[in-house]
Amino acid sequence: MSKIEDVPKAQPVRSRNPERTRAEILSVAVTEFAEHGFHGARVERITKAAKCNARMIYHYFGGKEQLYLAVLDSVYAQIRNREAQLRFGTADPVLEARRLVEFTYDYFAQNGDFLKLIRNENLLNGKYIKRSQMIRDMSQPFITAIGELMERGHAAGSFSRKPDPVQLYVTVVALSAHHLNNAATLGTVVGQDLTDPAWQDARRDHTVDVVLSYLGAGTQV
Amino acid sequence: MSKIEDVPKAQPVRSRNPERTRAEILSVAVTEFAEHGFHGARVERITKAAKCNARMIYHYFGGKEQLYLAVLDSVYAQIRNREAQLRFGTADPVLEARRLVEFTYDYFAQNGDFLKLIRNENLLNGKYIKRSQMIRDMSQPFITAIGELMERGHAAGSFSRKPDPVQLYVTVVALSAHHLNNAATLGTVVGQDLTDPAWQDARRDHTVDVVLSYLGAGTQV
DNA sequence: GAAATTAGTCAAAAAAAATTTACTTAGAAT
DNA sequence: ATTCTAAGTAAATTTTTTTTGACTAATTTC
Repeated sequence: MSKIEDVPKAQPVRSRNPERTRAEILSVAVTEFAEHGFHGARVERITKAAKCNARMIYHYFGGKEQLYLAVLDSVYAQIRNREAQLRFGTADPVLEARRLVEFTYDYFAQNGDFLKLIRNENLLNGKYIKRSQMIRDMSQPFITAIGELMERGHAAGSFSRKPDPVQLYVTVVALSAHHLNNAATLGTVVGQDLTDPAWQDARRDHTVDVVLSYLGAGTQV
Repeated sequence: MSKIEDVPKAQPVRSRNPERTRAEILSVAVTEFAEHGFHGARVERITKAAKCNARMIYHYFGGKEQLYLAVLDSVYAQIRNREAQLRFGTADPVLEARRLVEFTYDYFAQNGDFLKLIRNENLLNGKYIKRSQMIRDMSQPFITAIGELMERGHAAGSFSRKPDPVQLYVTVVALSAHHLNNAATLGTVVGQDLTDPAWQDARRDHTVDVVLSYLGAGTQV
């Protein structure tokens, strides 16, 4: 009679596909790190969601830390590419300023993982972003473009002020992001559901109003 | 000859003091949870900083989770108490609005742990804040007071708008908090040190300008 | 001043996570 | 067709972190 140990286990026999597996791990990791932060993220959850073996994370990325770094690079590359498409041309400066605000607001609203990853990276005091020269370089052009828009709008008399581009950028980002970053606590505190689409639409209008009225651009009546 | 085991260990013999020990653990835990978030916080680091034994955390609080909850309650209670002192009286509405902005900005700037804890709590999707009825109740009065100020300022002709108090509150908080919450990533991206006191002073002026000009209150020339 | 209580110590156990070892085999390369 | 590389699996093992059990003694209470 044959021994039990001789019977080979019925293995699922997964077909091989390096690109797919690597991409799947990265994509799942974006969500896991966004949702739980670096320390809260679990290697095991990633493998389950990516339907692969934990060994693969070490095979493709080297470890949890390196995987996190890959995630960070990937989401920053994505937003900077989108920003680069948004050229402030020669149209009415007020309209261009409105585009700037609406683009930023909408990108954050539609790409939830981005802000969540940033939030966690700041919890870690920027430990990993500081290592990425790429992220640093990619961001300069956008600030510069805002500066030029401010100059032009002021020179043309469309804006009554000419604010520091960095301050304006921080303000646009703050108004577009804070309610998303803090939906849970702010929502509890003010007794409203900040994740409600209607609420967010109202927030969008308000954000545009605040920025344009600050620029002295006189919004719609 | 006497056996080595018979020699009693030289024990440091710490004097007892329940209040002090409990308060010390809580105070140290505020910093630890603020700095590392719930998952990043280490029980061991807390005990070292509080110069006590890990057993004491379980003795006084029950566990890591309950300690975190105690921390959250404590920092919210503190800010709400400060807000309550800030009564918007009958003075010029523009001045009162300025006080509102400056109070919020300064509180965040001076109480770094508060925003850091909030940031982490939002990472956890408000898991713990939702359990605290106290925090919910304490926050309503401040929003109400802002609403009254908006009414009064508009009626008196000091403000050209009468914004939704919640939107205005979120805006003031966003402008005061975002650069602190995201100092690491924003600083890297814009190539400036947002923790620099001079930078933060400029930010304070900018924040006041943005809010007052939005209210149509006409700032200093 | 004896008994009861509980603050505090020590060291180990339990639990939770990350990482690695050892092996198998699909598919590319020759 | 055969060989070789690396994609993939399974099962420990190591490492890290939280939690508990058993004991000691300082202070309070009666």
